[in-house]
Amino acid sequence: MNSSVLTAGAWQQSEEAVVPDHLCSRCPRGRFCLPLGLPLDEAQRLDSVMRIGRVMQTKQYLFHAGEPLKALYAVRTGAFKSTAIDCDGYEQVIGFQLPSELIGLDGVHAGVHQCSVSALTVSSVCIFPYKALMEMTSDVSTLARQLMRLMCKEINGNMAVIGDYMAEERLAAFLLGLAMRVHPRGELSTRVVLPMPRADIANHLRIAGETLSRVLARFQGQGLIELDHRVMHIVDLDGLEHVSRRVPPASL
Amino acid sequence: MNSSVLTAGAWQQSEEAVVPDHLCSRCPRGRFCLPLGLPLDEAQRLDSVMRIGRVMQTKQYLFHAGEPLKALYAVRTGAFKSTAIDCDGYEQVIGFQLPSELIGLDGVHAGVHQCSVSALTVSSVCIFPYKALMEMTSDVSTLARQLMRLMCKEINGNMAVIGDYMAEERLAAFLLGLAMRVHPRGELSTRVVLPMPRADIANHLRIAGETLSRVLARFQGQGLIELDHRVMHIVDLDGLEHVSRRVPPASL
DNA sequence: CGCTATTTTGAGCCGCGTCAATACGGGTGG
DNA sequence: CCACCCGTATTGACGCGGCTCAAAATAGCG
Repeated sequence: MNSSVLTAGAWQQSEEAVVPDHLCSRCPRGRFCLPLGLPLDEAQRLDSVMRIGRVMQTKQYLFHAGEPLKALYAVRTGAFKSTAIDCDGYEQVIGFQLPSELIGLDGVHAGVHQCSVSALTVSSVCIFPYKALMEMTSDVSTLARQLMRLMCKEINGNMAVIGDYMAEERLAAFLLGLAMRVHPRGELSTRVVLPMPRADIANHLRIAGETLSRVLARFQGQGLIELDHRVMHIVDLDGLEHVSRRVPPASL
Repeated sequence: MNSSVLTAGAWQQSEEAVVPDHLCSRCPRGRFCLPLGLPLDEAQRLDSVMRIGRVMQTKQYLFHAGEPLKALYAVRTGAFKSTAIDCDGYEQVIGFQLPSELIGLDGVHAGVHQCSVSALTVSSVCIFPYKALMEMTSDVSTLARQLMRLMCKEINGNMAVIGDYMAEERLAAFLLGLAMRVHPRGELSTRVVLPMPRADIANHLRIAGETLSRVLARFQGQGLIELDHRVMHIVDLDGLEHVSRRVPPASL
């Protein structure tokens, strides 16, 4: 039932996986996480609000759809997927969250989570209790704007996935998107470990698992990527980008 | 080149097409337009900002993509379509605007219009110069919130169209959506005049024109609707809703 | 009344989903 | 350490929805 330690370890591809201390203002990822763009004094106010969450096991849920929004979360290590139930009771993978990315914005509008979020590997998060966060935003307008931006980003990101592109375009865009997110907002990385099973990718891209498998094979045949189970190497970056050219960047 | 007066007349299906005066605070549609939810005194401040636009001819542009955002517009009479150019230079119909609906929100984020908007028939609009509007919002927080709501609505509305539904579901949802919008936020109307050519509908729903034609024919064969050129009667409302059941409501 | 734009109808093809069978791994118990 | 098992991933066969190409039928307009 649990994934092996090895798998989890493999996903921690960044050497700085261990954050030196537990303060936003000194977090090496802060540059690209919630504190993005905040002046130092405001970032320090985040420290007093933030809490470190307990380590989460594979398949463990951070929260379920329908629960009231208690906090926003930032991924420290590991990876998550967020899922919703469609009108036919079928599970839909809305998206994946990698280290430094924010979780929980889906609950801001209604005050209730629209998605369930669960860990794909052994993972950990930073916790920002929502109430305290909102009290900060009332007099820290930079933070309020940052939250707005992140919400818009989330919306845009989803837009890219649902457009009527073909399987190849969708998949190429997805792989490139992952590669760009591995090093938080740094350079695109050529080596990416996919933290999620094929079925989740297929569901998220709204293509059949078999189609995913075939397109992946085709990409390898064309020399665009090399793939060994969950480890991907991007061989022909330009080629991959060309395939995905019709899909909007979905980044911000 | 111009559409006939008859066509334009046919589209003015509401008897109250002529607005008694030129004030938001006394506009019969104000209940469902920009002033929605505003207390009377704030609605009256809108009056001083609003201007009446000149009558627009079919195919005439309200603004083009790339132009700076100068004003928001509310449709008084007629109908509009908004279009964008995709990365291959191909035109994409983003949406349609009916009387009482707002135009121009696409330019708020960047200060520059993302879409071009043109009249589908002889039409007219109310003009709200953006600068003046923003000056109002700074001390009329209700208006600010109303604008936010409208933006979210726009986003949600678009989401519904791009999902991976099949042609039947998309089309049924589109027709129902139109029927609900004809009488500004009143009851769904059984008789709807489609103000746009088939090609625009097809483009907007991202299906081929031929497919649109065929599905329309099928709907008639199934007794869901009756269609005479651009005049549609919804015969079996429940049936139509059933076909579209997988598509989210897209309304607010 | 002819001309052109729009809409409908028909034939054929292709992408992708479904069903089904097979291969691969990682984990367990002997 | 190996046999076994089950969940994940790949590969093949086939059908259907919807797109494309092509042509016929209307409708709007001069």
